[in-house]
Amino acid sequence: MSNSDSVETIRRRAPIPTADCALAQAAEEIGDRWSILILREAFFGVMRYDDIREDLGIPRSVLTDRLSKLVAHGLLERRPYQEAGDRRRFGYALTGKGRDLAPTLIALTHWSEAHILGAPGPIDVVDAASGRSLRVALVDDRGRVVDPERAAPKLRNPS
Amino acid sequence: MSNSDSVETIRRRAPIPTADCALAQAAEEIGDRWSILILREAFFGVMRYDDIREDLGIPRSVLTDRLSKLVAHGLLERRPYQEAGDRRRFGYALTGKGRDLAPTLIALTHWSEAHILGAPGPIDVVDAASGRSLRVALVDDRGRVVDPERAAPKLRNPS
DNA sequence: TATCTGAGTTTGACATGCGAACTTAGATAG
DNA sequence: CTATCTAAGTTCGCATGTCAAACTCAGATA
Repeated sequence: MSNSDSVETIRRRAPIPTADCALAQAAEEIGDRWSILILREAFFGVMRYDDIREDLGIPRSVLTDRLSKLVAHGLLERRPYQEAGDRRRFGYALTGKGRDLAPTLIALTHWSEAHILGAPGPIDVVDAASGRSLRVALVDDRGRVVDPERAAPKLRNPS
Repeated sequence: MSNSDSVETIRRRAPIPTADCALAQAAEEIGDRWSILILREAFFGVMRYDDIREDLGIPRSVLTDRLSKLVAHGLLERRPYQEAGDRRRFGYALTGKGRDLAPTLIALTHWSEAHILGAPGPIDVVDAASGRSLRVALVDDRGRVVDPERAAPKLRNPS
């Protein structure tokens, strides 16, 4: 460890196979452009097929496919709604599993503002109660905020 | 707001167009299955073409394409390395922009462990200094942890 | 000169994505 | 009671993307 510059360890294999990896599983469920954008619509409360379609410019066939996959994976649920003097229709709403993606999407948004947009962006995430701006951080088991540079992966059961 | 059940506001349009949305831009850069998995390899320190390929089972043509896009977007950099008695080759390493995705990927991993795996998963993220387990949380401007359910989007400049 | 190895490129079959046109069901108008 | 309208899909034909396998290339070793 004395001769090289700042090269980190060159590892030849990932410490765990892709099949066991939580991240890989997650990528299967939401790792595509449209699914992420559809979830964004859901977080904003846009829940109708044609509204989502017009906001995103997504082809109908693809929207139908992605909605059914998101429902099958339990991120969205198909729920009826009815407007005055109209027949009952179906819209799509976040489930608990879907809502729990919020910190991930907020982190991704902040990253994009910092590294792609280069500016704070039009949406601020605030504490609904206090109105204070929120950001995503790593905290330890005592609730202390830790610099992300200090985070390291560690095998849990090296049995 | 008295007759309906827990239906949230049905919004007809997203508050900002997709083109201005940080999340949409981010989805362009990393919103595909393979890019996320390649970044996972990079975080583990796997930086060589054939190593990544074998870990992921990704076709060569696709790997070449994704690596060049990740480099073009500034998430990875192509850097030379040399092993004893071998010619110099090139590998791929995270840039600062790439490393700053850590909180997003950690959040996504924790979400997957909670909602897909249903168990803590083989990797634990710890503070390299203290060894304490880390999790992703929303904190306000005074460093206080806030329940994600209380987070709400708010337009920054309703000019 | 022949062989090996890491890092690609090429190729041709197959799958997915796309926009436009078509379908369906129930509410309203004539 | 037929005709129209609207939201939510399906279907269709073409373009683009993905895949596995074969081929290329360059420098080190035998």
